[in-house]
Amino acid sequence: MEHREICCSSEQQNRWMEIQDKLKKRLITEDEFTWELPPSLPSSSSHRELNREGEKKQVLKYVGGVDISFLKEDPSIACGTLVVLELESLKVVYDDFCVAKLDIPYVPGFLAFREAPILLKILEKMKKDCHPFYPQLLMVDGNGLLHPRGFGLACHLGVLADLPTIGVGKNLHHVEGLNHSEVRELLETDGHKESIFLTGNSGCTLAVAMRPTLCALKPIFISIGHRISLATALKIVKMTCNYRVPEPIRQADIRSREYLRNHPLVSPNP
DNA sequence: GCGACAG
DNA sequence: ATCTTGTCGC
Repeated sequence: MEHREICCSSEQQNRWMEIQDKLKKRLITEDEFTWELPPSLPSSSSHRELNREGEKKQVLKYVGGVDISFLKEDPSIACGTLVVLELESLKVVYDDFCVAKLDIPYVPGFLAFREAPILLKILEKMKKDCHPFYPQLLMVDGNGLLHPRGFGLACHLGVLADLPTIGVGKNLHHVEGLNHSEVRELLETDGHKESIFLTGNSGCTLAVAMRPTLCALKPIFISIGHRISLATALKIVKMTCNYRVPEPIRQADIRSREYLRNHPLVSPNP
């Protein structure tokens, strides 16, 4: 076979952009889910909303997190990981893994084409089994709306899995003029702020930069994935932050690495 | 033209 | 993403 550009040619990127534009038409950027947030204060009286059938709405209980780790010896070997945590206790109640060879490289702005397929596979397996802990919400290691075309991995996964998703970035993706020094200045205005809204050149609010713990100087970047508002996403992230990285993503990250350590030399799916 | 660029 | 030592603090 000749040495042709198969992975990240401009033609490939154009095709990827068309897919992103097409999927983006299905994106929902406001709260649209069947559950509700748990009461912030343990209130004695329950005033939960009723759904159309006059029943109590379900409360958000099972929060998923996804991440992928790679084999240092062969960076094309990936371990996709899904964890589900019980929101109240932040304990892991489910995890699953999938080791595979990824042929698509990481290209900034097109992370989903590399990582979404393996993650969708793990999600679909759990859904097919009608597992009782199937997540009501998914936190994604990567951005959502904070993306050159407003459709990062969290949006991509949310639309394809039809799940509410929140994007959590550990580094800033420089889009719409946003840059690290600007974020740092904003956070340090008026003493030190816990979080700030990030607005791009277009005037749209794209994300929130927040420091979940007092000691962490470096912020995380929260953006909308699918079927959720930024305000709600922020509340949920705050509920799950034992450390700088929210627990669902942190656990997915930890367990993903651990899985690769403990399962050496297994031949991945061809 | 040059640099920047989630994971 | 991954490679890496020590170091500071509870």
